[in-house]
Amino acid sequence: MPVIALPDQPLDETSPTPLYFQLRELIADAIKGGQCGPDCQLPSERELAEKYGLSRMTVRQATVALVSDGLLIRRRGKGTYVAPPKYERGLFGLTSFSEDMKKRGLTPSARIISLRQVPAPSKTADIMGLAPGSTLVLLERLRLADDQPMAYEFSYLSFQRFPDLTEDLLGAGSLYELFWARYGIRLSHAWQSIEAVLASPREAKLLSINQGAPLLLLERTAYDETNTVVEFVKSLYRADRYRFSVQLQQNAGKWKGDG
Amino acid sequence: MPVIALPDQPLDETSPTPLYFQLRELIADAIKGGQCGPDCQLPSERELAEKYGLSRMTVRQATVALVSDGLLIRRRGKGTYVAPPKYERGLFGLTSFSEDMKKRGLTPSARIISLRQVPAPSKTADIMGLAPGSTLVLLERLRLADDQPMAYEFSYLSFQRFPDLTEDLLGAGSLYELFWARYGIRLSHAWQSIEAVLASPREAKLLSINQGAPLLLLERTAYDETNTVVEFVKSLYRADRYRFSVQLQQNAGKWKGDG
DNA sequence: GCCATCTAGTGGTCTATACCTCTAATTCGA
DNA sequence: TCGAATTAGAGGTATAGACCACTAGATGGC
Repeated sequence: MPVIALPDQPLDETSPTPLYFQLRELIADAIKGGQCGPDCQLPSERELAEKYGLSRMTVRQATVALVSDGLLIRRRGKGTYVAPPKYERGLFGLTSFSEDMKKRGLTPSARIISLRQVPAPSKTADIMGLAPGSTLVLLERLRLADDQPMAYEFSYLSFQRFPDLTEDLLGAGSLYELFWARYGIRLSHAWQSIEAVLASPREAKLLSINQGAPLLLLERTAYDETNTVVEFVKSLYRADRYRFSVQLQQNAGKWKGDG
Repeated sequence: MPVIALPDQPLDETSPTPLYFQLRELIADAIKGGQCGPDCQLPSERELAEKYGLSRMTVRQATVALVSDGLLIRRRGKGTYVAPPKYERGLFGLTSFSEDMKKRGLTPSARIISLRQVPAPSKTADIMGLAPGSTLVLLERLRLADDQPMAYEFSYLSFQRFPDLTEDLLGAGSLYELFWARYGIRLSHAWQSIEAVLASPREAKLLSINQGAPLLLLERTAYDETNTVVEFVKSLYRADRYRFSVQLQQNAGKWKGDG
């Protein structure tokens, strides 16, 4: 039962950032650093208070927040521990196809069907908060899992924001990774709806299924931190290979799940 | 800008329930009571502390928790207010068909197809944590919205737990309301999966659609506070009338959504 | 050898106080 | 009359100390 290692440097008393918040980041970084896995123990509140010259209440303000973030677990009479990476927690929320497949133990890849500029359909323009007829980038891809067709995907992106997207840039990789690596965009939240539809002849052919086979239609509108729409995606998933799961909570409508 | 009214009776100092928790429930009940809508102001922390004979820190412990529950909003320099009922929040999580339809502006009802005892299929017994062959209550219902078929639903319940379920008890009402009213059971969380399937002849006839039409298959396993399975439900929703939506969050995998 | 008791250390609750920043209304001067 | 300064009151941060309930290991009696 190892104890997690925290930096010895004192906190910055002069910073406008509150002390409890500094400590919170410190601990969060140490956990995410991963040198100390689940069930790893945190120094006791009294030890932390002495180490950083804080009162115990201030230390608690940091650790309590981390507990509600799901990074720590408290056990009365025993101590505070790094939370185990629960299956339903943390990892997800807003995941890309690539992440999703990896979590399912499958190897994701993609075949680009087309990448071109299109005038925004009125419904799409409305969703993306653009003027009707604005130029959009339409990325049409076949998503594969273990080299078998899994989904047929249409991604609409603002041309103004992504004027230089090329097939080379995309490769077979994750669009979300590209957002971050090339454009510095981090997605913060999304709205997603799920419907059941039947495969058209074209969809059936691409997905290697029969015409009229059931498909899950996922529509996702993803936002960045400034609440601007980054992409609007329509994905058609093969129902025989894909199932969407969520965990529902009674309390405050907080959900934990996976797509 | 009215101020929310709180009971004048003092908290129970002798109770094993912590004072901050008592205050928290008090405020939560007052908000849920609904006599005071959004943007209604809470008495200041100092006022609450004096009113209930608490220190301000204890009052904060209650209000801070309510903020993270989404019931309150704090505005520095101004005050603490009842949170607006955000569309994506609170209302849901684990909702019954009846609640779900009401939120969509539809009137829910139900037609009982059958209510009988069956031996548990092995998969179902496994899911419900019972011995294979245990007796289950199978409730088969057609769910209507505005008197039009919306879903075809199979609910499996433990016979041991619900030995006296009758059609009269059920009426056309909500099963979840019955759980609470008659058995004192409150659901706490559930695991739900969503697939796309095609309508069989029987399903098509009951739902008034064509054979082979697309359906959303929702499977839900609902648990009570003791982590015991209360029910296992399979619902077939008409894809032309029903769409499932969720809001995804990047952060800690906390989801907010609606089915 | 076994079981009850003790004890050190943990998180859980609570108090009383202090000073900070922020907001908005009031006051006061030009 | 208008704008700047004051001020009251809100939440935000932080302290030091107290006692409680719980856990688990150590102690001690039988």
